[in-house]
Amino acid sequence: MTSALKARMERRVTVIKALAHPSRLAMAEALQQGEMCVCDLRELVGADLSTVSKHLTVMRDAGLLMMEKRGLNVYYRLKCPCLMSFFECVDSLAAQPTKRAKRNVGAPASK
Amino acid sequence: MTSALKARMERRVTVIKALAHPSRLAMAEALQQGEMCVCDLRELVGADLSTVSKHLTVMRDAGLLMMEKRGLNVYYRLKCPCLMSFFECVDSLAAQPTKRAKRNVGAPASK
DNA sequence: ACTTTACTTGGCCATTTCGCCAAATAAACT
DNA sequence: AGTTTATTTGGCGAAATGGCCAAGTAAAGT
Repeated sequence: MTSALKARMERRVTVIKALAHPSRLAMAEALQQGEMCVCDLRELVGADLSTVSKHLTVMRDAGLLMMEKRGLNVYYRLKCPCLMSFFECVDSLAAQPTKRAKRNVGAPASK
Repeated sequence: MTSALKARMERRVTVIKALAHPSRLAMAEALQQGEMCVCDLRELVGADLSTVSKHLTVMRDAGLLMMEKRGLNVYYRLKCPCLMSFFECVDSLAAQPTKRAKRNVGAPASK
């Protein structure tokens, strides 16, 4: 892999990784409706506030989100509306049953 | 997060994670031109053959790729053409300078 | 100045991911 | 049957990621 290609891929990966987590993805989707403050997002994903904050930092660092502090609250919003078509693509792939079942893993009924 | 939302996010994440690596991303992009065998892909990313094979398994398990064995070679191809618009979206985000520099990380000039 | 509310940061441990090596499989050739 | 070529699988250590707790910051209220 040439270093130019590699560098381009790494920049992309930063963005993609920022979406590669259920809580982050749920937040990104919710933010398509408009800005939300951290406590609202915390309620959405139901995790510890510090965890949510770190997830938001990951997405912000990747250039996905903008933040703005107003009063005591911090509001986050999407930087790019193009996520919609991206999710459609991902969903069309996610809809299909995957080819091979994960080996030596039973149904994770609990979590 | 309701369990329905969570399940939907997890299915998406499987697909997204499959793209969240420089080598896998480079291979996915290359495969937009048409099918390639593992040894070609190995040359593209310049990693150990076993490593490449495992990356391909990840993408196949996620439903991104199809495989077909012909003779001694195994050919992989994309299952979905919609990746193109996805990459455009990602690139438009990747192009912007990220908000905050990664702390305590120098330029990884070597690797 | 002190408290409260909203959020971020640091630290630590558990889990996952990555990459190499060695070994296994599988088709084609001799 | 034995060898070569192409690829997958198992295993293991190293690095990255995720989540909780505790501590820090910062605006607003008293």
